[in-house]
Amino acid sequence: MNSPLILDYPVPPLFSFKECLWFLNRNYDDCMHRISSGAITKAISLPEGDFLIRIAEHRQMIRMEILDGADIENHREVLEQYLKNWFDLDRDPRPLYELLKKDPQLSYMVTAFQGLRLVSMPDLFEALCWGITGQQINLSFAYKLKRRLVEKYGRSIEHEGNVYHLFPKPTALAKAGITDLMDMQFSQKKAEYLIGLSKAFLDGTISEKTLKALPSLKERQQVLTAIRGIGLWTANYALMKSFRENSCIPYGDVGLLNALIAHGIMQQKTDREQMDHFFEKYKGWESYLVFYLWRSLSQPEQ
DNA sequence: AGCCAGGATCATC
DNA sequence: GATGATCATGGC
Repeated sequence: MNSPLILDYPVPPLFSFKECLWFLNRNYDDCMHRISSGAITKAISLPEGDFLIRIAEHRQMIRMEILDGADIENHREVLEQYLKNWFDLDRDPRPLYELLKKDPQLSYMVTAFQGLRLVSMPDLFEALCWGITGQQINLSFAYKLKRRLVEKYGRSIEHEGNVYHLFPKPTALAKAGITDLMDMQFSQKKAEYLIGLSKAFLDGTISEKTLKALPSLKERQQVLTAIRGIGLWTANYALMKSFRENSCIPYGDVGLLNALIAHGIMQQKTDREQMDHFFEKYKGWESYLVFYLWRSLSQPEQ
């Protein structure tokens, strides 16, 4: 094929590609991207078509190479927008850092995690499926389940001997049978949830467009939690990761609770009032704080 | 070996 | 509206 299209984007202030890459390259085997020698390669599906993109840092720029895809030249803008959404590049984290500096237990994060952005999962359906998959199981197992699902029901792009997966579409997943997913070791309920969610996307019960059009976070949470298998945790997780909503607290999240206990901020796991009280100080930055707290879990002693 | 995992639902009180 | 059982299996 032709030489790839290259888009350079200036590194925004207080952005660390290394930190973001670190997050994507934690100790899990995530089938949705591949990281090697400082670059991340990922297949993405947009209304304009499927593309294979590679992101790396290059001379003070964030460089995106479009390795595969049709009519690339005419899709510069949407591809650049994807990049900006994925790494939340337009965010100015300084207000968060000012709040963190006032917090004795968390002020270290400003330097320790400086430049980390809330790495998103732009596809709402994917974020919801991933949330359901990860309910109440350890992450290692959850990533295994995701891989099985993706390899069976998703399309993929091959490039230089590697396979890059696209997350399955609702149409593909809606055709799956409960037992098909159970054979992959999904529980029966999760199989039902995933197939039900796929059908809800197909019949228009839910769509990214209508959900985004709702005026408040609360209404978006209500629409999502009305779907079987989606509780407040999953709704908040998906809204945080997909829409990059600012004020999503995934109540009940084991990782979040463990992080708050490890920092001496909470003592018991069940005290929602105490949790709300803590987050009061971080109005508008709740999601980011959660993300940073998750980040703290993977690093011993800060 | 046994408890816990980036929860949600349903029954029951 | 609050609690308890249930889910399925891996990881440590």
